[in-house]
Amino acid sequence: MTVSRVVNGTGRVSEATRQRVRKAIDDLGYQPNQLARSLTQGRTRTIGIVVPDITNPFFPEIVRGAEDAAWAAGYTVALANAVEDQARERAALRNLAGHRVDGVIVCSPRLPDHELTDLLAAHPAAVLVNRKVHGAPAVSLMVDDLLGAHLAVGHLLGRGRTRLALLGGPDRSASAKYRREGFLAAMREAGVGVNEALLTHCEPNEEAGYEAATRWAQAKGGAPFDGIVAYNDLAALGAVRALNAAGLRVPEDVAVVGCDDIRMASAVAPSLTTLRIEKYGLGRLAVEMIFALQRGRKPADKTFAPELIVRESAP
Amino acid sequence: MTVSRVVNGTGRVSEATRQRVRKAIDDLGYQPNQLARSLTQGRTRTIGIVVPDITNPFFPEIVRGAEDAAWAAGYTVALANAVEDQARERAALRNLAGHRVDGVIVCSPRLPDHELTDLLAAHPAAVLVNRKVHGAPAVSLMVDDLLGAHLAVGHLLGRGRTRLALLGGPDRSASAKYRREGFLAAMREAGVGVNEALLTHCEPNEEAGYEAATRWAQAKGGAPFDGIVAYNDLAALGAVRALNAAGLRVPEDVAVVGCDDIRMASAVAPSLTTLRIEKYGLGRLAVEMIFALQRGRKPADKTFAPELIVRESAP
DNA sequence: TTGTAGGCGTTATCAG
DNA sequence: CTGATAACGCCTACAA
Repeated sequence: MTVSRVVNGTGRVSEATRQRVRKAIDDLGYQPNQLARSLTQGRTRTIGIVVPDITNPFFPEIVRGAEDAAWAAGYTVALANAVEDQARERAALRNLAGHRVDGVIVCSPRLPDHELTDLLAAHPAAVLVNRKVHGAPAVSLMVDDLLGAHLAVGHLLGRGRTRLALLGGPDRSASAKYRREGFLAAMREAGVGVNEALLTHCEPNEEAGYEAATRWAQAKGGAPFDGIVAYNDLAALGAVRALNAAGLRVPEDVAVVGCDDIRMASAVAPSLTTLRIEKYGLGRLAVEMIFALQRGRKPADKTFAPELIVRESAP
Repeated sequence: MTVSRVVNGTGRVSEATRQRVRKAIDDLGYQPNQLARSLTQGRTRTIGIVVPDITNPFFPEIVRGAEDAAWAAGYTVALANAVEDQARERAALRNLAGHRVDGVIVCSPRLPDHELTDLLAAHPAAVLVNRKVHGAPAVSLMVDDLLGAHLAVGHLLGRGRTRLALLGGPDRSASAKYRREGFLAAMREAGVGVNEALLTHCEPNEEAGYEAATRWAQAKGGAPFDGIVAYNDLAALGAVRALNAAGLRVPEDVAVVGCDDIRMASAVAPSLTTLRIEKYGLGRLAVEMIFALQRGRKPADKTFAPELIVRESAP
């Protein structure tokens, strides 16, 4: 008990014994066992983060923001990659619950609503990034996908591009759904027709973007499109490469708008017009919301407004 | 006890009670407490990973490789960002020890040898990436920095570039030191003189690369250099941008070689000549070595040979 | 100021 | 086949 008091700086301990304890701790290399501590206190000071894929440059910044905020409060982060896979996402959430994390941050979950609701219920606090689940015991941090889609479509239409293609995200992604809706709404509002053949789903990576754009470019009759709105920057990059490979110039023949503003977006040629999202701040806020939930408060959902960054791919 | 036996599938339990237990588990939403389990078993099935900065694209692939391997074995990963900061690296290592992780993987540690040795001693198993510490209780996974430097320098010299600059890494980084030695050795072996003013340290990011290259480019008397060997691709990218801003063309006026072959390297313009390192496999192997250490084996250190990828920045 | 008892949730071990 | 007991390392609550 006396050691416990010295280590935690709680209660009264005479200076003499305090010294003795300190010395013993040094001599023995004693490290308090956080497991035992957690077991009695009922909290682990650990926050779980689930991401679809840490090698997607969108997520490291979120994770970094979260880790910095967690660290500042003396918390540790447990990371899980869902690998864009429902089964693994489910297992990750269960696993974290077994480890009794004090809260989970789930980025872009792919699980259906009801299942997500159940899984989150096993956690003392939960924050959803890029997903809103009605009735789920979680706070949501959203990106305004509708606005984003309107910004992208509006920009392209304003530049005289009217035959627009949508390189949508994974069909189980919520943000992919919202952005698709935004895309269609913006087109409708502008009174511009949509070519169904130019709406597609794809995984959020370069390869998938390449393949999808290649299919379009190779459709007979030349390019029936002069603009692409992509789900994320990786897919956009793949599309640009595919267009170039097919002999189409970006932006002269086809303008491309990405999303996320990953670092690569400004470094590639042509540099990518994209929607910027404040990833680091989003990660920080997610952790702060976990803390708020711990204190019994239920913070309101927050929506981040994307900002259109105009670069060479769609000037 | 019976529940324990059912959950773990150990010992003999009658089919009838097994059913009853299963049902109760479902009804109650029971989740075994891993903390308690770890406390009795003396192992957490968790592996700690410390990286300097997860937003540096070099590390997510390593982390992903490690996580995949850990996951396959039923292990969880705890991530810590050292933020290129010794104090935080130290604290992270201690923190993970407090959490009784079964092993740590420390990527590119910046702490001095003796301190690292002490810190690692507190862990049941440790793998060092990009660092060899004599006498430390850890297996090292190295990149052959000497070879890498020779490849880079050899390539540039072979193309007739002789006034080479070294954009070295952080002065506390071990690989930065090895690469610097390799650079000097390669130059010496080729009988080419080195301009001391063209050797510098910099943080492993784009901004630092930009600043360093700007200083060189603005040195009076025009460009006294026609080639740059950079610590990593981020720094190389910054250098390319700086050179362009200073009115120098890459590769015509100055050729640039990076290191790591991050995805961005092939996407930027000019695309980056660089040294490829098998990051994902390295991460996987690190975890496998932790497992080997757990079984009481001490695997030999392994060195990964970088591969020169020739692209536009130094054709 | 210091120490004792009890319990957190699990498993190893031994008894029925 | 099933259950009782003790222990893992720590902290809360209550003595001394």
